[in-house]
Amino acid sequence: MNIKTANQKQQKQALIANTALKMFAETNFYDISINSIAAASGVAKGTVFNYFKTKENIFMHLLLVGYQDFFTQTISQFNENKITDLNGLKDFLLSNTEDLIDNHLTLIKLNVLRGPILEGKASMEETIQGRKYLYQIHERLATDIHNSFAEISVAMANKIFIVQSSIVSGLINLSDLDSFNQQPINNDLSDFTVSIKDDALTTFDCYLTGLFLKLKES
Amino acid sequence: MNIKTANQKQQKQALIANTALKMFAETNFYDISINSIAAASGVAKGTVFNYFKTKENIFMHLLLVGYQDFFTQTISQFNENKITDLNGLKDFLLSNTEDLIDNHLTLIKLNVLRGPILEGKASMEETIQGRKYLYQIHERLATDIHNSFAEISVAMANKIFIVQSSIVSGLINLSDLDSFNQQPINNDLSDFTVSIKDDALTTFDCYLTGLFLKLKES
Amino acid sequence: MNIKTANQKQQKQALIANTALKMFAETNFYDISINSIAAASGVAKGTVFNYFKTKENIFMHLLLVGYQDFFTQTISQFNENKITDLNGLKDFLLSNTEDLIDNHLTLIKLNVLRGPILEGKASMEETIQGRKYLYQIHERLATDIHNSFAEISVAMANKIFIVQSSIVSGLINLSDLDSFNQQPINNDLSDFTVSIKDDALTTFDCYLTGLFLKLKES
Amino acid sequence: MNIKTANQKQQKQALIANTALKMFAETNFYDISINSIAAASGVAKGTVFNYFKTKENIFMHLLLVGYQDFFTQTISQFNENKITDLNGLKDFLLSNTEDLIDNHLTLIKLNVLRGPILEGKASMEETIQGRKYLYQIHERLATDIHNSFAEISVAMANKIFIVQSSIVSGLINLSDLDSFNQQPINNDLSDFTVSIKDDALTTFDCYLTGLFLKLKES
DNA sequence: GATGAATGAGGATTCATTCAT
DNA sequence: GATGAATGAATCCTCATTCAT
Repeated sequence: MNIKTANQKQQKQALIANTALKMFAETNFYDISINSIAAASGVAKGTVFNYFKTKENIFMHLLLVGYQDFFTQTISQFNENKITDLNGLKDFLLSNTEDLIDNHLTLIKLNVLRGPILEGKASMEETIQGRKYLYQIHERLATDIHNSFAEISVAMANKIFIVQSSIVSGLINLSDLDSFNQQPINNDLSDFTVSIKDDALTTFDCYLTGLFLKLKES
Repeated sequence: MNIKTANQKQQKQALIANTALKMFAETNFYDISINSIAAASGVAKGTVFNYFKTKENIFMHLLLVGYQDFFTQTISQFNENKITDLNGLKDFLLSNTEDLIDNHLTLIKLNVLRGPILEGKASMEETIQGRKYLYQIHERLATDIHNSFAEISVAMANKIFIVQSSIVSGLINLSDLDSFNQQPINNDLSDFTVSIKDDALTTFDCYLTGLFLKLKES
Repeated sequence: MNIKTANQKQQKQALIANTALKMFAETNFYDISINSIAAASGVAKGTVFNYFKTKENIFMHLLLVGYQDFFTQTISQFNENKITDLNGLKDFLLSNTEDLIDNHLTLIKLNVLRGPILEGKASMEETIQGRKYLYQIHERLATDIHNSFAEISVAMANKIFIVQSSIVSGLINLSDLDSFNQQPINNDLSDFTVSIKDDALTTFDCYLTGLFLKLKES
Repeated sequence: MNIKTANQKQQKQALIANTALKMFAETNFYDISINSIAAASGVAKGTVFNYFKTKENIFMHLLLVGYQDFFTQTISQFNENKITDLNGLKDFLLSNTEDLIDNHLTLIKLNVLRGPILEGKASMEETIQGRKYLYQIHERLATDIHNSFAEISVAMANKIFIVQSSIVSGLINLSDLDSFNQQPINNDLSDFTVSIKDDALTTFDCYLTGLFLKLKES
């Protein structure tokens, strides 16, 4: 049969997108060619363009769907956990951050591309639609938190996750200061060695501590 | 005179580099061509290559020299200020961050390029030399802080500035979530509006508050 | 049809390669641009690179395939001719040389590029594979000669053809001594006028005469 | 004193030219830049152009002067040797060839450039003048040989040296068939291993044997 | 829907040559 | 005569995208 069901279509699209995601984990956007994505996916170059109008659309899609999934999962986990105090919330947010770093680091890296690179050539209509859906999920997560913690406004809850991503994203950019092109610089540079996970958790912890302190004081 | 003094040569190099920096404030690295840098600098394409071996070297140079200048200036300001308590230190660091954002934002944006893009083609020798010099300055700043605040180790002082850059860098990546390609999305997205300066200062403030709190507790 | 058969692909590859070969008959390697090859072939620049990874690969391909064809044809001709004595062999080799000069002169000229220019950028794997195949053919020709003339070892037969190419190649390099950039120098320079064909045949004839004489003596 | 004597000028010209010659012994013409010649000579780039109008002129100069010297020396050696018979002449020519290979191989390599590369951009006037002078020397050598061996015409004597260069030049082009870009190919390729000196001497020997045999027969 | 051949704009980089000092 | 900064033409090669089959 030549007419694929919607499901089959989605599967091939997902195959291509996930291949691109894996490649992006190890390679720079500009060093990933449509050719290599097609080859690694086991499809023809033209097929890639059947599923994504442009190269940028692939990565915009990954960014949107990835974050949608991540926050959907975060909502579930938050609601399962029946957290009652701010300390519990902080623990939850830190463990959520650990999950983000362990399992969705490329998602964070995609953020760097979004504004300066992807938006220039990604489909505006699709992107905005995807982004609105993402914001709905994000807003729902924030609302759930607000419903459990009246002192945390929805806006503040949203901002907490923006800061979460920012810290991880920023530390990625500042990592590898003690090496050049993967080759370690011989000097002792322990003061400039960034461990993304340790440093992100510590930084986010301090941030939340300070934030909740101010909350109580006001 | 065709035999330029070292100073004259440095001036022309600075002219080219600064032109590139201005362009980078508004344009993506891959959308800046050597051609356009040359044209904007008012020199021939070949002249650019007389001063920088590769395109990547231009931006690596900007990154290193920019940070060297920023931290040198920070050292002066710190020592002028005769800060005596942690609150004063926090104020100093926040005002320093404001300066960073107001006057050196492209510097932070350059960090994104460093690992994945610049190091692949920048001169390793020059870069490592420049980086070692930068680390010396950084370390000196950290030491000066440690000398004034015994409870802040040199390592911690260094880390504070890494976190400072990370937060600003990360928020840049997360900014403009309420628009697409500079065009605002019509919905009300105030919860997803990032003000780099406000959010960076708030985030860094909370972080420092939490950090200094832990410091006192321990 | 957009899925070309292997044969169709070979034809287009041959079209590009043969265009390059014709250009090389009249122009120096460095004055032949990919642009001009594409234009002369009636295809786009990118198409040339679809068939050959580098400019050097085009000419390496021509060299290998050209010699493979020439020696394959030489084998056929040798076996058709039922040569019985050394004089007959000499006549055969001289007539073979005439054919080489009349119909495959650019092949000889390509030898100059091989070591110093082509090998630096041509695909090593493809080249070695092509060269091994060429050597097999060459060896087969030498073996056939040895089978007819026990006194001529396989090694010697191989060397005869290397000398054949060398003499023609060398005389090409020494030709046009009586002109400058195709413009004749007015003096009488008949002593320095090289006729590639006449001189190559005479030289090869003398060489073979001397070689076979030594053969009989030993 | 700012006005250099003719001798001083010649010395600097010779310095630049000889540096270029040494570089050409190991590097392809197109991989030798004026910049590198200037640097290796210890002079400025502009100075090179004070002594040679174009890059091609440098190598044309080397070719002409090199051959002038070689044949001048050959004349002396011939006249010192008082050769009386053809066997003695053959020995002289072979020993002369050995000298050519051992001490002037780059001269032979320059021949390859002459027609296709140098003449296009070398000064015609200078070249023709240099070439006429070279032909006079060449002719004198041929005449001296003819005066000792009446059966060898001046034209034939001239041709012998053209063939000498051709054989060496051709074998250079055919050498290194058993390696790729200086890396040996692992197969046993002894039949395709060219020893420039051995093979050139053998080939030239056979050629002379055959030539002198025909001479006697006629 | 899948394919992959063809396209050609675009970019980094090289280098001989000029010429003001 | 020496210098070396400036020039810009020229070249190879990449790669997203199109589209006929």
